[in-house]
Amino acid sequence: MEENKNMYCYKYPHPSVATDCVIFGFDGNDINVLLIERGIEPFKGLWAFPGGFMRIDESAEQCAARELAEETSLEVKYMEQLKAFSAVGRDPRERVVSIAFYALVRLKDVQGGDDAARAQWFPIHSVPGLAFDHDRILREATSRLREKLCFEPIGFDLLPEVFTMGQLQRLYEAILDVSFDRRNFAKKILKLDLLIEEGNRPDNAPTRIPRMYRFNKEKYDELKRKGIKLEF
Amino acid sequence: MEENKNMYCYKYPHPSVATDCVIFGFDGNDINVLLIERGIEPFKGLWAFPGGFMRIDESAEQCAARELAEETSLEVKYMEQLKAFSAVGRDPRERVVSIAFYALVRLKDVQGGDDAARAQWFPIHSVPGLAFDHDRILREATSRLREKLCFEPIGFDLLPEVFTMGQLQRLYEAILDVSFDRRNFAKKILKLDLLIEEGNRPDNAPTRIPRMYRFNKEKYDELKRKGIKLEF
DNA sequence: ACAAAAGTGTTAGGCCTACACCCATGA
DNA sequence: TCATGGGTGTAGGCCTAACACTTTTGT
Repeated sequence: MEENKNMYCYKYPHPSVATDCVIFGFDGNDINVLLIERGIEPFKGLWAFPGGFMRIDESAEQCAARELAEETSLEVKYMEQLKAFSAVGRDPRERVVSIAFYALVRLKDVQGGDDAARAQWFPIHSVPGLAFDHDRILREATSRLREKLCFEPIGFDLLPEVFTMGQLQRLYEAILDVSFDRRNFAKKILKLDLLIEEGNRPDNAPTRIPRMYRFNKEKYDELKRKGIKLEF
Repeated sequence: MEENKNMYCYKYPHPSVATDCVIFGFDGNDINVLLIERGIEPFKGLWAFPGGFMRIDESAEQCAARELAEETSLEVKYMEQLKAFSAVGRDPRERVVSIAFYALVRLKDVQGGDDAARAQWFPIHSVPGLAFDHDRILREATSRLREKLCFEPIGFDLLPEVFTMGQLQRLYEAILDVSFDRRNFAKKILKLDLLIEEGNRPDNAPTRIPRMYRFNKEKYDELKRKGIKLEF
């Protein structure tokens, strides 16, 4: 690599590398994704995932977190890599390889950040036409989310700290696009033994007042350390 | 992007993009991976996965297939993307983002290609020290292989067309690193109803002669089209 | 002779599914 | 008063795991 008139020069052409972030949220009924309206060409006016070009001194993971924070003021604990998208024509300007990530957040966490850009949540079944190959990225991310939910209790990242069994069930139903019997669902979840009952609901509480639970993260981390695989 | 003295110049530094191929084979007892001995620095003399730099006019998938063929004469039907590796210092020469792929092949398929390069199969538990961050790539690929085997009957790509239940069981045991009861394993596999019994084993065949099976790919493809998920 | 591989069937326990009625609340 | 959401328990079916003996062949 040589520098030349403040340019970075290479013997062979190099693609650009970018990241895209698929951020999932749950509004109590539907899975939502966070999109940004593009202010510049190409695809000006269309919606796209937050993301941007990777700097030479950062990893793709760092890039994704930085771009997400810049564009949406969202700080996400953990983003997981989906995969790289590298079709030749996926960006009309130049050759861009994009490494896509996905993360789950509590919807309320981002409400304050919406002013940072034209960022907006869309229910996953009402997503508008997307820029670039982001439709495809969304499809693959959704499918990965679904698979992952069957093996790891990631759903709790989408709910408030304290939640009811009904909320949890609606979340699972929204992601997996199925419906469960209420009683069987509760039995199955409780059998995992990863929920802590929260507060002290009196025995004589009126039935309309639901039990509250929180996720037992410590216990889950311990199980994971021991390499135990759980399955929903 | 400008050309300058046959150089490709950009306003910002661009990383190189490369691919690496983790090729799994099964020798009847162990899972093996195909490695290439590096003939040049860096890491000269160490072993690494086949792979190389992506050209500007090909996708990562095309690049992986091309590099694999060039270095090992292997033609693989289908490679699946593992993920991109992008840590800043992963290549000492320059910034390289590598997109890793994995594939499963029948071991015999490659015996003729070994002369194409210093390519060699290594049992997965006797892999030598690897160049770059390929140890990590191997760990992630192995773990992905294991997960995938639980959901899709990918194991058959590693066996001959026609195989015995014992071979299939050894394969599952090698990948998942567990052991199964012979009778329960056969029941579980046969219940998937994806095996065709091959040839006509006479009823009075000596017990030492095992039944032969082949994978019913047509039926599996049909199930997959219908979106039925099977689980082992 | 012995070790290795393959054929064969049963049982008990756990898990999953389906399913009905009551109570409290808010519209 | 009606719809909604939540609390609760059981019975049947399916799957899984555990488990032993016999035959044949190669060493």
